[in-house]
This record gives sequence, structure tokens and C-alpha cells, in this order.
Amino acid sequence: MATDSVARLVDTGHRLTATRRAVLDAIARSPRPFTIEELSEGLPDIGRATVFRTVKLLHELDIVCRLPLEDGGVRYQRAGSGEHHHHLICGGCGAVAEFSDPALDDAIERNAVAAGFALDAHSAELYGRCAACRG
Amino acid sequence: MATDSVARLVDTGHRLTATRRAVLDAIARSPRPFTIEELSEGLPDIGRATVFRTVKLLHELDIVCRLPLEDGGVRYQRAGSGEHHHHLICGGCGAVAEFSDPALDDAIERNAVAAGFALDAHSAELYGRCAACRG
DNA sequence: GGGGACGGTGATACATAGTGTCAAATTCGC
DNA sequence: GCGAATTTGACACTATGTATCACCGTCCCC
Repeated sequence: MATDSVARLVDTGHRLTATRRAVLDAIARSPRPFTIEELSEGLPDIGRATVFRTVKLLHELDIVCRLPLEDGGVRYQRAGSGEHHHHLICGGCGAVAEFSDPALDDAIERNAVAAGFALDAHSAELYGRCAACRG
Repeated sequence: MATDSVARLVDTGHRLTATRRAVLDAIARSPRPFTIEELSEGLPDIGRATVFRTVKLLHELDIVCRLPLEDGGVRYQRAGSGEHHHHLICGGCGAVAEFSDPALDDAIERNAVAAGFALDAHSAELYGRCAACRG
């Protein structure tokens, strides 16, 4: 299930501990984007600080994505792919769709160049209602 | 100076108080994006909660912009125009450039439609180094 | 397979960003 | 100037995340 996540952990020089396995499993089982608090509740034997640390690490390894919500809150989600992508977040059910679009990235790059910036990174989140939540 | 900000406050049914004037002045004087804490330090006679409330109100009225930083922090800045725009944030000096680009907004809208989403809002922040900070 | 170095963990305290409550003060329309 | 309604300040509280530090588990080498 999370074999490639495990590989990525080990390949980057991190240890594969029982704790990290448990966090990865809990994330894999989560059907929808989760908060750290929710994840931590499902892992009562693991300290809250460790859950934060582990998710932070997984985020740095592109194993989970950070989802800034419209209201300022944050949720996390297993990354569908390791590839660069953006998110569409449904304000109704909380569902998240990933997409990537070279035209969007081009437009971003073009604007950075026009302003004389060397671009390091960017984020783009779209907020709306998914097909199921309109009706 | 902040005459149109004042007008927008009053036109939307809010009161123009000495406190709000002081906050608007402090924002107008700020040469670069600020945190609430910094703003609050410069306004020792005004309660911290009031500074938060006032900035939140000014944000809703598009008088100030909220700048999510790459590290997860947040700063605020007087909005250059009331128009929809995006930000380029320099990781070196903290400078912020605003830009708007219909092509970028089109690409965003197109992706939302393709995924079956009705788009409510979106955010796009670009992180890099400004011309002055390279070199 | 045993031992030690080092990375990982848990508990706790702390930091930061922001909100809820409520009595007192201020503003605005008359 | 008066009264109703909004705004304010103080304070407590929530949410999200980080620092510290003693202890523990993993991995590597022999």
C-alpha cells in the first residue's frame, strides 16, 4: 500500500519506525482530507508532537499535501502523485480534486518574469462546489 | 491619504472611529507588509483584539490584502487597488508585487469547469526573489 | 548477536494567530 | 444633547504548531 512512501522515507536517509508506519497507515486509511487533530485522535498511543513532526516530514517528501482552506484552516491529504499539481477544494463536502495544467504554470512563470522575479515556488488553490454538491 | 478607505468604510455602514483611523494611518505608514503583532506594537493604546478585528474588517472591504507566506506565516498589506489581483512575494526582502492576468484567471476557471466545479474563489501566490535581491 | 551512536519519540511547556464574551465607552442620527 | 446601536478593551480561550530534553529504538559494525 504505502510501499513507495516507505521507500521514499528510507531513500532520503530517514528511519522506518513503527510510529511512522502507524501514521502512514492511518493516512492511507483516511477517506478524506484530515486535520492533524483528527489523525492524532485515531492514534492515541502516539504523541501529538510526533504526529505533527511526522506529517511535516511526509509533506517535505511530497507524500502528503497541505491544503490551505478558504477559511484559513488547514487540512492534509495523501498526495495522489509525487508530481506538481494544484487543488480544487469543495466547500460543501470537503472533497479535493487534484489537477495539473502546464498553461496555468506557464501563466504564473510569465508573470514572475515580467515582474523581474526569479520564481522559487508557487501555490494555487481553487475553492468552489463539486458536481455532487451542486444540485 | 486614506480618504477612499474611509469612504468605503462609511459606505458599507460601518462607523468611522478614532481607533479605526489610527489603524488605517498605521497601515498607510507601513512601508512593507506587516504582521498584526507588529501593527499592534505600533498602536499601544489599542487593544490587540481590536487590531485583529479591524484588519479583518479592512480585509473584507478589500482595503488590505492577506499574504500567506511560504513558511505558513501570514502578513498583511494595504491593497494597491480594489481590483482582483495576485501576489509575487520576495523571499529575500519581503517585498510584494501585485499583478493581475486574465490569462491566469482563465486557466484557473477552465480547470474548475473541466473538473465539474462551480468556482467561488481562488488564490495564487508566487514565491521568489525580486530583481534587487538577485545579483 | 551484542553494543554503541544517533535519530526518533513522548511529555510538557511554550509560541503564534486568531476568536468569544461582556461591560463600558463612543459614534451617529435626530 | 440624547438615545440606540456599534465599537472597544481586557481577558480568557481555541487552534495549530514548535522547542526542549530525557529516554528509547534502529541500524551498523564488529
